[in-house]
Amino acid sequence: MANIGKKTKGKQKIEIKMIENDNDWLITFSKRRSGIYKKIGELSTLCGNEILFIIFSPAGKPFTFSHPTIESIASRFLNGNIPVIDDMHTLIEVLRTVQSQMDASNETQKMLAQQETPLDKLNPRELYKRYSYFSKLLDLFHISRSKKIATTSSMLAPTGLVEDAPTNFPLS
Amino acid sequence: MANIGKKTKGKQKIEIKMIENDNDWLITFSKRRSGIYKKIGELSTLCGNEILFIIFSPAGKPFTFSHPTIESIASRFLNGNIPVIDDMHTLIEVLRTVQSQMDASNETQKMLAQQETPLDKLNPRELYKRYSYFSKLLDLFHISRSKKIATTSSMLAPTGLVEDAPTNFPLS
DNA sequence: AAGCCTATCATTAGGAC
DNA sequence: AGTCCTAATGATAGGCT
Repeated sequence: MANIGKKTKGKQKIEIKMIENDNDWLITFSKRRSGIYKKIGELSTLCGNEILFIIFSPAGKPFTFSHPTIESIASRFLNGNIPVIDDMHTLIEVLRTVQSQMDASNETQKMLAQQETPLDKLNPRELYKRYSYFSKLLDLFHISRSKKIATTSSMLAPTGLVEDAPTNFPLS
Repeated sequence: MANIGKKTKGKQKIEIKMIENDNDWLITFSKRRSGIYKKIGELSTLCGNEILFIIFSPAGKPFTFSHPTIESIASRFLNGNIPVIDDMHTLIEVLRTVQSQMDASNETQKMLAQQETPLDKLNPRELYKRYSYFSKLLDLFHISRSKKIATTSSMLAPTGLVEDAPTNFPLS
């Protein structure tokens, strides 16, 4: 007779702080991530926006969700509509900026700091070498390792765990 | 006497489809974008994730929101935790993949298609030329043109319109 | 771990400022 | 373009399978 009436407790108010319990953590992560995917899809449809959403697990594994496909968003960058970086000067500016923004304790910056030659004096081969550090950013768009889930949405994990990644996102 | 009772209509059910009315469009875009920012911030706090959210207006202007700062996320890429692209072979693979993913009607692809030389046979200078197309993607991380709004959140527009961009995001 | 259930909390459409 | 209001829809915590 203790539990007459209500079948469940229903949604309870929770405090927004780090969830310590591993089981609760995973459930919350999964449920809320799905909720955000849904909201992104709705906003994209309602307002015609292109949206890219990237979430990193604490271990550093990135999950990407986009609406419409990540390919079309990458393509927007590759085709224009965005100020183009198409000359050496601008590229150098980008490299210098990233360099200056990096944390002082950052190992990469230390490495770059040892090199005194101004960036714009480097030959292409040397520039390529520098570029290789920066290229890690491109992993975001490492499409070759991803699996396209649907025409209008995609969810990617770049380390091969994508095989059974569900999309959880019924789009019309 | 026609409108006794209810003061407002309250939230009405709407169909998820493109909003044609300009005024409604802006209101919905603004409200729902804020809602998504809030949800992203909550998920990040609850689960300790790093999150990057990029939304493009139909005109192509990108707005970025991240939790924590976009700098820390970029730094994660620059420091490791993610498989590193640090050799020419991997870079070539990325370029080839992007090339193959591009839309067949895409002007950039046409340009690349005219070039028969296999990518891995190119010298560094030639490779750099190809890379310059791809580098447009890096504009996403064009940190120098952005303005940091707060310690734990940032909202950026790369074209200088960031000056009065509100953050709308009360984080504790 | 993916999915259902349901009571409750959270978001938001429509309107006014 | 933000903010308040209200009522209604929508999201989800906790539980179960």
